[in-house]
Amino acid sequence: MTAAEGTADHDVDRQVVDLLFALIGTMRRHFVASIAELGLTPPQAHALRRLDSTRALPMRELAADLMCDPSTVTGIVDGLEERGLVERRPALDDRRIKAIIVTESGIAARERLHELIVTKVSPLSGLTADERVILRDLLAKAVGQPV
Amino acid sequence: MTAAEGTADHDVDRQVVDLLFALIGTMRRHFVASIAELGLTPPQAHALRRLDSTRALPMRELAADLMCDPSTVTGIVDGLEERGLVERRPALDDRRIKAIIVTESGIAARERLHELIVTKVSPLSGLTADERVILRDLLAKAVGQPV
DNA sequence: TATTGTTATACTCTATAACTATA
DNA sequence: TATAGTTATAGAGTATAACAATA
Repeated sequence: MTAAEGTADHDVDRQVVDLLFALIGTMRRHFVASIAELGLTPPQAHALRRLDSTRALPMRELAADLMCDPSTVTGIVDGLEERGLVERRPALDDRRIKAIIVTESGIAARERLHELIVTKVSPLSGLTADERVILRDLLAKAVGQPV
Repeated sequence: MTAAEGTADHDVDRQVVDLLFALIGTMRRHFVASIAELGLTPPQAHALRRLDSTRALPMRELAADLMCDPSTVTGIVDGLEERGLVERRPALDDRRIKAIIVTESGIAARERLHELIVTKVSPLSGLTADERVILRDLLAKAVGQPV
């Protein structure tokens, strides 16, 4: 490798890092603005995004998905339940476990949330269909998650 | 466009969104772990990353860069100053303005911070040089910032 | 009067530890 | 005893409003 190439690589790294931080910043701002329309706080919106309407999810698994403490999930689910978006259901075989199910209204809110994320929060609207595929493959390789 | 293509596009969008959130989550975890080595809190690290060693930056401009309130910057700069990484300098022409300069030790910490971000925080290490260029160009277009 | 930066204060989000109810 | 979830509490990070110094 020549010195010029080394410098060029370094510049690209710096640019990617700056772009990633810029991306995270703009996504956060658009996320907060978008969920205000749904009356959700950021942790509530993240939890709703993670919940699967085809499967009741124990509190503990939701905490693992959100990478936070179970005690934090209690308050988040309290808020979603007050808004009628989810319900706690004690598991039949082990009544210690409370599984979270998404209500009809919760499913609608989650769909609307995803629509807002694609159109306003994520940078997808600036890219063509082909570019989105390339971005997906690059991100999958970078994050280490096969698509 | 056929129905099959429409569905495929929708899937790609969902995948990109999931990957972006996964990316943000892993970057945050690696960021917090990396800056612990430098004895910096997340807001302190973000501020240090933003500061330019060639130009004294007024508190107010730093607040704008960090997209937060000036009152928040006071505490962040207090911490950086206690660690000897920056200094406040009243501007000569307008003594209301306190400009932030990065000390020698602050410059070293910032360089080390960038090294950690490239090698441990950002997903760059998973990509080849060619892929980094493609990612840079896609992110630049997506974020709307020409490189 | 207007502006820069600071202080006092309150709010949100989070984790830790102690608690309960089940197992 | 061990585990799922909750409660009480404390800490970090942030913004709003009132303030001092300077313009």
